[in-house]
Amino acid sequence: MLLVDKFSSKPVYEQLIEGIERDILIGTFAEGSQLPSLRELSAMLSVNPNTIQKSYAELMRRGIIQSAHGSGCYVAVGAKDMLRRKAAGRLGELTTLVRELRLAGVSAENIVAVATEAANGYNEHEGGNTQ
Amino acid sequence: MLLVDKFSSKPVYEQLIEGIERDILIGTFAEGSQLPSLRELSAMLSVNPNTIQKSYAELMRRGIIQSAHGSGCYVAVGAKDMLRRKAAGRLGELTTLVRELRLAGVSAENIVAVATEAANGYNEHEGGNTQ
DNA sequence: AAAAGTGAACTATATGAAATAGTGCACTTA
DNA sequence: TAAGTGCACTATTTCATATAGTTCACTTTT
Repeated sequence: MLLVDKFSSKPVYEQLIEGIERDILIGTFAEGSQLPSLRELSAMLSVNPNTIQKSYAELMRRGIIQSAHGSGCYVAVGAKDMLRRKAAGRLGELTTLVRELRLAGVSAENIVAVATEAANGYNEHEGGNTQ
Repeated sequence: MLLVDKFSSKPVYEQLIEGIERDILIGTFAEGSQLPSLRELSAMLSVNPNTIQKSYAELMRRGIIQSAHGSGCYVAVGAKDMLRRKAAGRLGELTTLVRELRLAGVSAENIVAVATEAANGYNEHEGGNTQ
């Protein structure tokens, strides 16, 4: 579900981008399907239409969605693959985070345990905390 | 080494906080030792003294450093442990990131492999403090 | 005692990002 | 034709960030 946290330090338009990309990945927004219109989403989330448009424009720039003037905005074919490839590149973030944790004294065993559980048990929505 | 990226999206005062905390963790700033003075660090980094002070004030609020009026600012005793405990709490970030990667189609095996390599590729600087 | 250095508290100002508000236009669909 | 769509504007407000400069009380050094 697309939600916006007004008090987040992250700008609303960024939250929208991430939320839409996530909904595309999990299938809430199927490829080729139409996204909510600017005015509709604006009303749904109580966010200014210009802010919605800023998010849509960025998603279009990235090739995630396509706009048809007068018709609406649609999830681009291939968007899912694009997002997956982008995520694969985020493995570097994983390396960075793990190194920071190691630097702070968290044991390698602990880190690997947490990562393994999160990787294998991602279907369950609440995970245990392995100390 | 304490550095500041003027063009980073992260505010300078936040970069300073993270940099100082990191230097405390790796031992560049030992517990009880004196930090550079406001004016000295200001000159070193070409950053306004007020910005330096903002960082120092936040670090003092967190209990990481202590200030002695007229004398200087010093790394608090126990700062290292405090930072380590804080880092241990960041294991939740690891879980979040791993789940996002899984969601995006990265295999569990790949994730665990990267995490394991990053975790073991770093030598412990100190005795194992597993929190 | 004097000088220099220290943290700290002010005020003022400038800048940029973010968000809102409102209007208008070209286009498509029903 | 009417309604809905994306899109391009302008203007304004708000807030965080950063800089600039001053002053004061304190400590340390000389």
